[in-house]
Amino acid sequence: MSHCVGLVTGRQESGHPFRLHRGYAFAVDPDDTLGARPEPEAAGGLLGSAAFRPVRAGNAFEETVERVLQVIKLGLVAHGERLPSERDLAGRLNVSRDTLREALHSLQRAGYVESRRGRYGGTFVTYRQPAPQPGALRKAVQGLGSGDLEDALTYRLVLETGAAEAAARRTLSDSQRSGLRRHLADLESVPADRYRQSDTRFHLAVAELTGSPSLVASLAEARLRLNDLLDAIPILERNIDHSAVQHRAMAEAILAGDAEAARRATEEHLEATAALLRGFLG
Amino acid sequence: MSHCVGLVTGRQESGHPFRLHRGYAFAVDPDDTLGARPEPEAAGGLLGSAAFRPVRAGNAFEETVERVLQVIKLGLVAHGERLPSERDLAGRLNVSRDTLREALHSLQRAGYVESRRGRYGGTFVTYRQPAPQPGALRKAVQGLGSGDLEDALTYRLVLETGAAEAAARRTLSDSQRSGLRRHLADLESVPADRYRQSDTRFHLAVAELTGSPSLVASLAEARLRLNDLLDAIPILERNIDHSAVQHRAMAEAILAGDAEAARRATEEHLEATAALLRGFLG
DNA sequence: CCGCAATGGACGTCCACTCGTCCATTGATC
DNA sequence: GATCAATGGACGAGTGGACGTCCATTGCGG
Repeated sequence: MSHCVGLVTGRQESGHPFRLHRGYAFAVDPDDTLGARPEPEAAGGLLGSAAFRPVRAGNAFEETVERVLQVIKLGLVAHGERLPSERDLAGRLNVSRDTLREALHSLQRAGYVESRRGRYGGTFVTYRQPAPQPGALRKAVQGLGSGDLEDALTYRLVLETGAAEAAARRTLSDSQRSGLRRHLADLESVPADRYRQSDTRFHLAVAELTGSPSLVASLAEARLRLNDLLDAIPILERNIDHSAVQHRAMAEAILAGDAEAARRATEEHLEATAALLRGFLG
Repeated sequence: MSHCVGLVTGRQESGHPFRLHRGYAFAVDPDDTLGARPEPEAAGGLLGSAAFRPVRAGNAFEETVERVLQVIKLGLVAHGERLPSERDLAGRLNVSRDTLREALHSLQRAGYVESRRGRYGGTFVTYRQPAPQPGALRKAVQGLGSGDLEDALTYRLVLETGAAEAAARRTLSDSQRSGLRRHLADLESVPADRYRQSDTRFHLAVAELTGSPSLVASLAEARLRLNDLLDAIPILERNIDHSAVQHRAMAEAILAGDAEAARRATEEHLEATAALLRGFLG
């Protein structure tokens, strides 16, 4: 797939409903006190698909392309910046260097990165976030199942509000405090075409303050799943102004250690986006 | 682990885009003086390790063993119950049947499962949760880094409270409501040696009510990471009674649609466990 | 100017994993 | 008792990915 770089919209849960015809049951418990246990077919439903979800989403190459692409699209490594060296990056991603190189070549062909040899060389990001096309949003939203959208929105809401609250509860070091302020300032001064990147960095910075790597990783993943949608939303001055107020409220609540306020501010902040996206579902 | 402080010269609008002296964008800096501008070291620190986290944790065999073992230890498929057929399960986990079989054989040798051939045969769980050994908890906790424990506890708190709140906000169907009540009743009647399983099922059932598969999956993962620790905690009557009150409060708040109360009840519920585990860190 | 060090580039080898296919076993059903 | 469908069991061929090693390029340091 030469154009593997397209939006591989993440997980495609193959929803196998369990076939429950007759004796087939996950409940062949001899001492089963019929009915006492809530779900003899314990592993059915959502629970089953979560428990037995795929061990790996695709082949190493695809997943590697996806990962690097996401980092680029999230703006974690922005235009002109350099990715870690192939050896380093391959180690971090836990894939062979060959596989990583294939992925990078693929991204290079697609125009996302560029490699230069020699010491102080490396692989540099050439991608710039394109201006959103009219109609792109509707298409992007409809490309997702409505279930997927709700899933992503719920997931994100839980993680973001939880992160904000947890961050507010921590006692922050001076450098952490000033770091957060700097992110906030950056958010308020960045040109519109880089707004989304700064926004992402701000939110991830909040998650980082919790000190929980798992939380950061999950939040990054949640954002990634909405990223294509968010990219399709035209950045309006009004939205930015509106967001700015909320971002400030979040930051101040976190710095003040007011968990409740941090949660509320975050929730309001996300609600606007969520409402907008849901509007394209009808 | 290397942290990084990129020395990429700020934002370049044009001309000589990237001038990087020893422009390693991903250097090593444990303290990560986030002091600098938010951008250059964008992918450093937690953020970098989250963004470039391993694409795959290990080989397919290991991950498969791990996955199935977790399902068993969580009690999602309890003693005497049957796992999905090899063909089915391999498909769900997205590994070859051979790999799955190897994993199952490995589990069989370890005494977790048992396979029977023929129609209506299958692979059955033979594992029973052992009674906790005195001193096991301290060892288990210390086996984890203190950072790991905090990470897991924070992650779990965020997900569980968020799930409870989100569940309370949904309008639930009759079957969902009665399902939750059944879980609650089960929790209050189950013998002590099955308490943890019922507890897990109850909490996952709450997550299921949110309708967000991602949330269920993450919560399952979060619980898994604490599972060995929880297993090492002796189940005391007093704890069960205490938990029962909180479980009931959670369920009632969710059924009543009271998001705030659901969150609070969940938080209190988890706090007890968290405090206990933290006590073993000194 | 030279040499060094760190980078991307390339290749041969080996093994884990997959895929397809067939066999062996079992118990419900007729 | 015979049949049949679904299950675990096994094997050979094909391949994707990992590993080690080497080469080519580049710019900084001496």
